[in-house]
Amino acid sequence: MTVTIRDVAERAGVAVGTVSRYLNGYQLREKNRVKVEQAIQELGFKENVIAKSLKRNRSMTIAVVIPNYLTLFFMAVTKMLEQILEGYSYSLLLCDFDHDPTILQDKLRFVKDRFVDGLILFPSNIAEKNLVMLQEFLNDAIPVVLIEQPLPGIETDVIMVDNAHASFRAVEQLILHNHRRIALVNGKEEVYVFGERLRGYREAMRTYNLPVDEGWIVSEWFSEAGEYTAIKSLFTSPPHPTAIYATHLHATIGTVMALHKLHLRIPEDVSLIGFDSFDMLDAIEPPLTLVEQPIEQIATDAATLIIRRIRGDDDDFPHTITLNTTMLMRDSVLTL
Amino acid sequence: MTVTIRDVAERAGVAVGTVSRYLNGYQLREKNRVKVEQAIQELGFKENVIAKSLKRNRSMTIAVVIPNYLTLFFMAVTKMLEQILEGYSYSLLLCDFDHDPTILQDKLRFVKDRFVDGLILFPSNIAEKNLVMLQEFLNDAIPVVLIEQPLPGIETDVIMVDNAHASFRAVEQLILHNHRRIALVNGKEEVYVFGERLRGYREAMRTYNLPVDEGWIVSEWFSEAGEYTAIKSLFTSPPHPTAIYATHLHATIGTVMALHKLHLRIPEDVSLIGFDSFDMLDAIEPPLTLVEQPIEQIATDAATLIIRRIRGDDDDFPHTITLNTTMLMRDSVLTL
DNA sequence: TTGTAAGCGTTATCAT
DNA sequence: ATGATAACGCTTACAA
Repeated sequence: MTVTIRDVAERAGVAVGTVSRYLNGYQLREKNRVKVEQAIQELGFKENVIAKSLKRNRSMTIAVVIPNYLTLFFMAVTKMLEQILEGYSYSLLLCDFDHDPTILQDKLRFVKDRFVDGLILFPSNIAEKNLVMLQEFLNDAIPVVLIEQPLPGIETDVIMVDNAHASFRAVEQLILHNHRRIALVNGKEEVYVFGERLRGYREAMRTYNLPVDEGWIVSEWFSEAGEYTAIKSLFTSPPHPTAIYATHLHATIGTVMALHKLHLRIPEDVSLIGFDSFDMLDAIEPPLTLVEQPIEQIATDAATLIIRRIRGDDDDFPHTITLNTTMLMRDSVLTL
Repeated sequence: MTVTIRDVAERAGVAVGTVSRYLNGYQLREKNRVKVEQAIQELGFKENVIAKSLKRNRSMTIAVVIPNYLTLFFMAVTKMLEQILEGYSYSLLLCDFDHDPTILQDKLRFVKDRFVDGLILFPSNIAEKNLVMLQEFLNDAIPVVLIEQPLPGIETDVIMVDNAHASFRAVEQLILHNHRRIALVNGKEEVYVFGERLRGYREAMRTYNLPVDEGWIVSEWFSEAGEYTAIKSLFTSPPHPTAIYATHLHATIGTVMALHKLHLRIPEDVSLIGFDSFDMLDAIEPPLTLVEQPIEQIATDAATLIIRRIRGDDDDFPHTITLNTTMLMRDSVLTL
């Protein structure tokens, strides 16, 4: 039923080794090359990736483990990763761990048992046991590339953006437009990137000698329905903030909705800088000024690096690449 | 380095076959069972999925091919699929084809060459060559389960929701609240589900003897920036619609934003029923009345069915399961 | 450059 | 119930 390398060899009148070599890009005597190619054509031969994997001890699969399938940033990077890595004949074994260290542990175990050739991980929320497991990957010489953040005690490659600096520049932008009372709508601070984004906010305020009212710092998920209340409270007792910096996509949408409900116009009543740029934001009026992450670059760097590591090129190991965000300047910031 | 079934056998003082049988759940003599378990423990043996795959001619991988990673509905179903299928020790080989038949063709080829044991496909936009390729899967006895829609000439299992009926009920709901002028914000009609949703709208209007102004039917993606203009035009020359039915998540968000920009209140000025329920909608005031798809059920049915097919249970083949949507009644519909 | 054959880690057949 | 052994489809020395 299935046609193997042996069938091809027989048909072409050469040895199996010759066919194998042909398939792996070795030079054949011209006459043999033609015969092999013809036999492959005629028999409709497809090489068996699994047999190859067993023999070469490579699964040609890379695990991509992300905190949540429903977060567009993660999926946008994954989309690029898939595109690039498929070009190198790698499959992705994608896993969602729901920001849960216990599930993460399962997934890491799962992918390790599937003999993945490398691991690309977006860490998010991590427990000690996860670190131990990650170290196991490294000890077994399975390359690990972290995206978004380093991990304590894990010596490996990291691709990240400078979140603190991104925040600094966003807040600075507001300050340069003469805003002094700037609120922050952030994610949970325990998550590394949100801690960094908060830090950048504080640094900018400090640099420009602006006081920070702790009441201006909101860090709830709007899905927990607390965000509207929190944003509302920003505007109950004067002096109100004149600008808001929202540090992720959901926060951005939530803030827009909350301001709408409060009958506050953007930017006439409140200026806004949001984070991440996805097409659903295009529906918002006015076009928002946004911090954009270099999604393609993140994916390209991660893919390139893991391929290099898999191929045994450990030249610059461990390598941390810190990328810059860009500001998409549009119409949601008013000069006071 | 790697410990194999042979090492275990040796350590336990039994034959490799015995260990293999143990691993596959066969009964062992009590004494041997203990010895084998002990040996496995002591050596830290992990079975090699790849060798197993080669021998059994099963990759323990199921392809899940979806039109776009950035559409929450697809990812929500995928999330559930992963959860369920991992319970059966299957990996997912996930692919995004960007609603592009040519890319789809590549992906189908790719997953077929990886010897997946089954295929779960959300068809979306399909070309003739894709149908041929799908037939190849079926001819090679690789089970295919379609989600969202059947495909002409492809005799296989389908899990879908009754989109026309969902629309009918949503529009009927508006009509029962005394709305007569109801606009539709839909996706491109060439896509099966949007064709169906449009059909349900027309049927409801016809059933209640209401005229349909073709100008009320909008079918652009808001990301193409046309939606705002389209929705605005609904309200330029009277008589205006008093209600809008938006048939997908992006349309729902886009409509809310457009109404906001037009200073039209929900539901005082315009009633709205949206489609799909994701947490970003929680930020919207008032809580929207929504059509909800049974995401868990879709995933469960698809997973169960493909597992059954892989196991050779073809009892009811081909089987089409049509699920019902539910209406989440909230505060965005006003009784006139 | 090519042929031969061993072996990757399993499963499964056939005896016992 | 278990042991011995031949595959599964491929890669890779080693020899020629």
